Amino acid sequence: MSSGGTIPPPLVQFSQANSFNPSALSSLFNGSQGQNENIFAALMARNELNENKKEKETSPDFNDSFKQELDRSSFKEDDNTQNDLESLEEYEIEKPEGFTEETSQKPENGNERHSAMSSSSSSKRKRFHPQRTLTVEEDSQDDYDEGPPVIDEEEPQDNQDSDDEIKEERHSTSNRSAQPEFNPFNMAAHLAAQNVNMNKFREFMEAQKRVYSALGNQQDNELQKEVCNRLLAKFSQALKDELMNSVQNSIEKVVSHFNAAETEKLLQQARQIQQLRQHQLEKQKQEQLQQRLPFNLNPMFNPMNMPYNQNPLMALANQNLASSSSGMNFQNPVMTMAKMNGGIFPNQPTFPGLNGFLGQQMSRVRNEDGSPRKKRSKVTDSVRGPRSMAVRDNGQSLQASARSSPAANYFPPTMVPHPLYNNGRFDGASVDAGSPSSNDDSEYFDVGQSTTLTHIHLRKAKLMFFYTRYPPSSVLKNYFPDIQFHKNNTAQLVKWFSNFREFYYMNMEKFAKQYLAEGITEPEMIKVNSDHELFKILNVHYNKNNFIQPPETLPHVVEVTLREFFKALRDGRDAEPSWKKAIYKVIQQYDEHIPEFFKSPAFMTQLEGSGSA
DNA sequence: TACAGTCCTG
DNA sequence: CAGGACTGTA
Repeated sequence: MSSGGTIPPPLVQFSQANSFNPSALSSLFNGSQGQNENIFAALMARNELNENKKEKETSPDFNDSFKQELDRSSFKEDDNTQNDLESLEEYEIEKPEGFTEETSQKPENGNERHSAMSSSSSSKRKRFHPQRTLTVEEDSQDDYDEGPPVIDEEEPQDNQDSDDEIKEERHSTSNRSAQPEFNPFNMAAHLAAQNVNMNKFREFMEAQKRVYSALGNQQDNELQKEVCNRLLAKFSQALKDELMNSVQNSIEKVVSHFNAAETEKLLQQARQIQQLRQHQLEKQKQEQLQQRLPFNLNPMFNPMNMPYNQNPLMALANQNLASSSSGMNFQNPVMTMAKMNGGIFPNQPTFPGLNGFLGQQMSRVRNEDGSPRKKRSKVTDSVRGPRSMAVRDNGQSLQASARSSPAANYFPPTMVPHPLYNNGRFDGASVDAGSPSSNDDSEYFDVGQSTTLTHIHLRKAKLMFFYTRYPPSSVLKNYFPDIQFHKNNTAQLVKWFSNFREFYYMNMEKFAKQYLAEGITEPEMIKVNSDHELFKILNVHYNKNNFIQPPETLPHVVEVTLREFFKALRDGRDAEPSWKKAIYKVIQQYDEHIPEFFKSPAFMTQLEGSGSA
């Protein structure tokens, strides 16, 4: 047997709550007064009928409509196995609406009701409407069809019916004559077991019985009837009210419970969704921020080692470089210079507080991907990629084998076990390996020294390159007071400058060749100022965002370098091995003292806050 | 041999 | 920018 349609939760609960034990009920009402009770019940039923004609009328309607409903929804009878009483009860509870809705249909067809009764209770629950209290008369098509208020106390059927009615009234449930074994009292008991005031009912029943018996002794049937009617009317009314109240309360309770639960569920879901959305929004926001201003992010406040995405400015710079380098439409330097009047440093030095108003140790970042790199990592990785911002942790350049080693805590044999190694705080390797980093914080916040070079340090080094192309390592160390140097990070810093030189000379050679290609014959024809294309390229590369104003001497140094390359190329010295070294020597002469403010922590701070690359 | 710097590559 | 091979020098 299919279980019919889905059952609305509240209804289910309700019907469940109303389930009862028929035997218990019968025990309650199984007095010796059985006959009297039956008669009395019949009286009440009649009375009820008289007083509420409409209700009587509706009962058959209901049955009919119910059946129709069943047919319509094509519900199958599902519960032959189920307790008929239960199904009946549920049906009764639900049906009230059926009355009002479909009264017009086949009002008298009581047979249909039977089939309906056997149908699944679940399907009927849909129709549950608490307003309805009386549904009794249904089973006795014969009895109530007449409708007249005549009371036949002697009719056994009536007794049954009346009993049913009583119970129904109490709980808006009804019995079915269709179920021979069904005991109407069971119904009542069931109802009583519910919220209905059973005691009251029983008392009333007792009183009624007494009255009835007394009346029975009298010969005046008329009087008897009258009294009974009155009593019955009162009783039924009271019962109705009681039932209505209790049923309504129950329904309200169930519904409110259900609503509350559902509402809570929905609210929770909504909250979850909202949280997810917010999370996503925040993520997006952060990503956008990172893309826009990767350098604005203070590494100190990036405990999560948030990956930095590609820096558009870097890309732009690279673009410029590429275009300039590839652009063979290099014009006459003189003309170019003439065209460029405007300064390329619209923004003046952005570190007014070089005197160190910030005073304290510059924040240092040690985010370090640190995890044994399989490939080399760069400082820029932190800027462009998921890697941390720190330059390589302690600069241990891992051997190829080491780099490919999956062991997170693997240290290459060449690595010097520097005592501060673990200070690569935030260094991925350290973290992953669970290596101790206990003194990290103290060093980080108190000593103010780190072993990790960050992209800030890189920017600073680039700016220093404007003053010196060949800084001794000793000088470098002095200009990075926040770094605790050891072999590896020193090598790293030196390597930076090596790379700087590489880029620097590469562009010199390129431009020199261009001059040569343009037919320039004398180095004196080459003039370089701050408007020169080459100078701009250099400025973009080493001084992004015009963080500082390039030294006055820089254009001259660039000019000298360019001329040296030009001369070498013009004279064909480039054929010789290591022909550049002579040039390097010359250029080294132009190194100058690096301003002291580079040592200031405030400078680093400004650099950090200067944002764009 | 050790070190510093360059060159090449990714 | 970093890794590594290579070269030159002491």
